[in-house]
Amino acid sequence: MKIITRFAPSPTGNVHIGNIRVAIYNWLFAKHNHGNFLLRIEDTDKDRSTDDAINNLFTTLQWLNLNYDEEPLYQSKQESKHVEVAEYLLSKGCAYKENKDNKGECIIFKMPNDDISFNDGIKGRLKKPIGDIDDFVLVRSNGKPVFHLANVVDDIEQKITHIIRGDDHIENTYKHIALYRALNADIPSFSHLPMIVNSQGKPFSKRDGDAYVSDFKKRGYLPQAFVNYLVLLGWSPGNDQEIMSIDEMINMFTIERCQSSPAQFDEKKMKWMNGEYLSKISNESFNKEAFKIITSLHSSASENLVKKVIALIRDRVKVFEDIEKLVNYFFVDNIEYDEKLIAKKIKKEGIKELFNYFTLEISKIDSIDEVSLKKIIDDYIKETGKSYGEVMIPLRIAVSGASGGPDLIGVLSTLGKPTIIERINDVKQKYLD
RNA sequence: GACCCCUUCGUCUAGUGGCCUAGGACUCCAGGUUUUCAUCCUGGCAACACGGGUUCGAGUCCCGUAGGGGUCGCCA
Repeated sequence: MKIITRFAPSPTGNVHIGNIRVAIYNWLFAKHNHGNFLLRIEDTDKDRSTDDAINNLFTTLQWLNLNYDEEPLYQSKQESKHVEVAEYLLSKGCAYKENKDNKGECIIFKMPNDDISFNDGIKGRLKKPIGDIDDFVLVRSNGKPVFHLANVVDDIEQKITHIIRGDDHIENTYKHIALYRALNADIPSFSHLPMIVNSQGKPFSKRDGDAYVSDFKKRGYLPQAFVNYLVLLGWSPGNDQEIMSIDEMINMFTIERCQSSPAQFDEKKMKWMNGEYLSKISNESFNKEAFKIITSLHSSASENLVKKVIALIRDRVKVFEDIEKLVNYFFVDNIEYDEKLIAKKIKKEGIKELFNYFTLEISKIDSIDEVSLKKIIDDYIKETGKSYGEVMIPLRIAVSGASGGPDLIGVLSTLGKPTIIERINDVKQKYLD
């Protein structure tokens, strides 16, 4: 039997990390079993479904390289089929018509007089006694089919063998199984994934603006890193391996190894993982992306300068969004100084002399290259007996405003003589006179 | 409220009755390397929710308690 899974989102907003993780697991499961992964767009709620959301869905799947087999099925196009099935159920005596709450006549499914149980791939045996689940609406009084009907009919039509979805669907599963039985269809295997929770341990809702896949894309996460992190949120291969290729994931992925308890999303770890992936991409692709970011931020910057800066920051970027802060002082005229830092490292004995010496020496040389820069600093150390830290930290703060950053000699030679002198003089004037 | 689900370091997890003095990773801290910063290396802190059983032996099985979560729509 060919294994078929599906991702069946309703396009009512941007794709959320919780949804996409479900998609990833379905995809991985299908690939692992040499099956098919189908996409079905459940757009029956016309009030809430939007084209933007559908586009966002396609963009997201494409970005993450989650390719699906066959053409996507739009549920709204299945409407007449769904109603037909409801009529069939009616004729079979499995459903009845009723005017509930005076809203007009709707078709209601009659829950059978049986206990219903199923073996969930993740939660184990789950059961409900007779009478625990109420009859439910199949077709609204306006003639539109309801989720349960549409979902089951389409799953049957698409021959879905394994349904992997969020555990908020557990209660629905009993209804769905009753429907499968009434329709005499093979019941697929169900697996219910726990949810992803936010840093407060609370469920991520679609309203959590910071959990959209598209936001992580915008901020410069790499798709492979994003998938790798997400796949580990609620699943593990059983050994200590964390960084893994898509092929390795496919090889190792099984439902049995999925966690049955909720997982907390931890951006620090995702960022670390992104850094691991980023350190492995080619200079060429890193430079291309970094160049794009910097030039869009500082449009008047010279190409040459941008390139130098990129080389300087290359290995301290964990996510592309880091670049903005990392490079700012290379491109703006006025940099800001942190008062605390100034008080701690600049307003001290000997700093003024250091600055005087440095600006004087630097003004004497023509070309400001790394060798001469290093010599100036070395000479000063020899003369005064100070440590490198005592010399380099104040200089760094004066020219960049920060206590940390790329190699100082590199920073200085990239900044250039006029800027260095100007910034040091500014600091002197502001804080040391 | 009813029904259901979940519970190992702060976080993600390994663990399927003896290999657990509970392992790995992220974070954090300390030391080393880097004459600055970052990287890197080494080390450290840190958990079986609680209470009862079952068993020669329990993180692992059973029951209960507590806490967290889900579902109870003519939404999906």
